[in-house]
Amino acid sequence: MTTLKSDFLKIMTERGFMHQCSDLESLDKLAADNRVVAYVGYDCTAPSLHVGSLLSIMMLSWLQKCGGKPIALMGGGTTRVGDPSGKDETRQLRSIDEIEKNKNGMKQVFAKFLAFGDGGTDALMVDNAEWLAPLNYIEFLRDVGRHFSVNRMLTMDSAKLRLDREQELSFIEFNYMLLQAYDYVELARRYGCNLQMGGSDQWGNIVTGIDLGRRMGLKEQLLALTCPLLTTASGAKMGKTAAGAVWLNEQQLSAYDYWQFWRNTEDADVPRFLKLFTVLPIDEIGKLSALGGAEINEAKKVLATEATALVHGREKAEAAAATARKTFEQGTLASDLPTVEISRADLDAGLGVLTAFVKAGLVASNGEARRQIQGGGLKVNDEAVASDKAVLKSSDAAAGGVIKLSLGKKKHVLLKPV
RNA sequence: GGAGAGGUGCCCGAGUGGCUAAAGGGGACGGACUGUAAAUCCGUUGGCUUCGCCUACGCUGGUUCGAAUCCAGCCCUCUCCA
Repeated sequence: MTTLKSDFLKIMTERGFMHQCSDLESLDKLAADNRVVAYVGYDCTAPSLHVGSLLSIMMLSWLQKCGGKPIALMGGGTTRVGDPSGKDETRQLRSIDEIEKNKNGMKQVFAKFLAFGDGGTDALMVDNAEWLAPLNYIEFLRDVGRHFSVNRMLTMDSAKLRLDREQELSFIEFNYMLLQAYDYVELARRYGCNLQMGGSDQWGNIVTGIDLGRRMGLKEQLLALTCPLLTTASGAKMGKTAAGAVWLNEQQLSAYDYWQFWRNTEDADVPRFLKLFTVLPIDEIGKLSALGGAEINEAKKVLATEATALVHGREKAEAAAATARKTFEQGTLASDLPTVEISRADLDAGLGVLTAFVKAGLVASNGEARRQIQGGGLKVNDEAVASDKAVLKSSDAAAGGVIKLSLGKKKHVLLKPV
């Protein structure tokens, strides 16, 4: 392997972002000259981004720090079609309204990682609906469609997977690849974009775009850079918890819960995650990674706080760390645990435990609460609930006027009478 | 359009008239052990006003004392043929 000259690629390699690159030497040269304009595309299928997208957001962020120009492409147009890559089932089509709403939620996240503006290395946010929506079918077929070979498209992973498993691949999805390829060309023309990054599952789509660029007569060589698809050391997909996806927007997931997500990282993942999801210097990460046994918990706390600081800000990250310290290490009541308000009148009248836990959102139904009580999983003010007939009263409110409800050892909610 | 196969709980998958809220596995959650880790072991895994009731095996009807299981029609998926 050649020695890298650019800071950007050095960081990418050293921190584990690098998976595949179409032309490492050219990219290194561009990056060293600060001439990289890179984009990553994001689906607008959900109201927020989640940790699955974090890797590519970090790449954009590093690029900007190293003197490149990042573009966050919102798939306002492509989401109306649906990417079949890595999905073994047809995606549900989203309504246009929903897509717009989702787009707005995602913007908040990018603002945390990238500096936007009109200057040289300022980040841009564009929506591919801008050029995809007004497309004329006949023209598109003549200008773009003729450069695609169906024979070759069928051999690409995204289509092959479905075909091999004999699952339906609808025509609309089959077209996704053309649209993404066209995006790349359009961004190259409009903004001089010369690099597309993404997860390794995007490789096929990206190189198809490179190919299209050449066929459509772009002068500059387009490049591809992908990062590995992330799984935990035990093979599970990243970013799913009991409650669902790990969202980056605070409305979907509180800073405290986000901190907890990282705090609960498996030992084996700690060094890797420190490199990918924090901006700590490598030698510091080296020291933290050297910690063994129970000491690795210190590294996990650093990981949690640093990762949370990137998304929610330093202050909230420290607050989450403090809350966790009080709750888990000192066993005291932290008043800023997630809190649910209940009416004082209800409480005075006597609130059934089952209802209380359902209201707190710790369990989905009375039945589940009953089962958890049988298994010894529910606690009120750190005392196991003995019977499903137990009733909470105002006198249960501890110091601070709140009642602490817990599911298992890790999930706590405060009930606050108002 | 013709011939066949199939649609079961979060997922995979057994079940072919009562013993079925539905085997088994995965996942998830809880407990034990720990370090808010992993691995392991144990438990739980439809809802409710829970010694009972209600809703559930693609949809709608039917047969039967009784249906996920039998019959009819419809919808959807897959395979082969045209």
